[in-house]
Amino acid sequence: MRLTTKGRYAVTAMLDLAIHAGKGPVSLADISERQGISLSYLEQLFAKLRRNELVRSVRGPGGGYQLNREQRDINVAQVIDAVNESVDATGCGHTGSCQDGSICLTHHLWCDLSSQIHDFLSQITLADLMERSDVRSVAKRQDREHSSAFEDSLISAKVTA
Amino acid sequence: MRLTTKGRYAVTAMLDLAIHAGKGPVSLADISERQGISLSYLEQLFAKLRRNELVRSVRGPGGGYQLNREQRDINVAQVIDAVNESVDATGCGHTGSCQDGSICLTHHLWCDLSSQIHDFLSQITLADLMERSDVRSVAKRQDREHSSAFEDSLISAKVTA
DNA sequence: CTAATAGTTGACTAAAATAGTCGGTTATTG
DNA sequence: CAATAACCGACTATTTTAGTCAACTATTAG
Ligand code: FES
Ligand code: FES
Repeated sequence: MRLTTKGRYAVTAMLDLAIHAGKGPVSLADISERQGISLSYLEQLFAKLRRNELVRSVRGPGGGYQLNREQRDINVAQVIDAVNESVDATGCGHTGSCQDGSICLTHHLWCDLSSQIHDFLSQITLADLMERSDVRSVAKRQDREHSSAFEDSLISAKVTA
Repeated sequence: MRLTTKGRYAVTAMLDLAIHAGKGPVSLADISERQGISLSYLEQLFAKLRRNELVRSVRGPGGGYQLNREQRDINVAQVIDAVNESVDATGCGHTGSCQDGSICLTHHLWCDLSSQIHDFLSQITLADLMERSDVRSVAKRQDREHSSAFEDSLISAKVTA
């Protein structure tokens, strides 16, 4: 089983998408800046998220990504699965064959653990996360921090006008 | 968070130790053969298990390892922690600082997940595992498969006698 | 005593996964 | 048409895993 920055980035990015929805598509450049994730890396992750139909894309200027389902209908396990291919704690992929074809001594333990984790994560939706006070306050801070860039773009727009 | 063969091996080996306790110390060579784990790798893992006082060692012929506590008092989380240094799903080690010093959007989620996993694994002791029917049947199979070596040693003992 | 056993230690290594980067292409819109 | 932003494939540095190897130390059976 592996849960590294890859899965964490994916969930964070999806949550950012959920938070900033409603005002049209969100570009990866925005997510990159707000969440401090490399743009090129985000592109890789979103390719997988799109293949798993968790997001849809809009190309061209003003484009970006949008959630492909209701926030209530996307849970954390789905997001991690999409980029990580499975949250599996067994060494055999549930086939029961990690000791040269036979089942090992601890196979069932890892199966139990896997479903424990999966149950927990699949219970939590993006909508749930958005309601949490800790998430809201962090999101608020991030918007404040990067509003300067937003203002800059407004100013430069004025200047060129 | 990482749960790979390292942690799985450690738990498997500790369970093997528990199963074959009572007849004196168990050598790593025996565990290696029964569980199909490299002897040299086991040595590395048991160095850590010993440093964490989960096992004690007996040197010399007839030596090996023994559990350093009651089977009821050793749980799976302790074993994994000993070799893996923490079952932590956060990217910041619970310090809340993975976005250049500040807390990230999903920090609390990973904290919750970490304690979920830890609670689950720390609830399961070696004694619990030994009572499980699936563990008992796999152990029985392994003893059968490797009884030939055991018989061989009996025979050679008879011959030399 | 001595030879065999089995733990102890440290350094080293091959292979895999992670966490990216880079350069270019394609579709869209103002 | 030019800017934007998604799309795609290949490439790379770093880290971790999973292991090997060689040498050393303590213990005990004979
Ligand atoms: S983990 Fe499934 S057989 Fe070992
Ligand atoms: S996981 Fe703790 S701050 Fe990001």
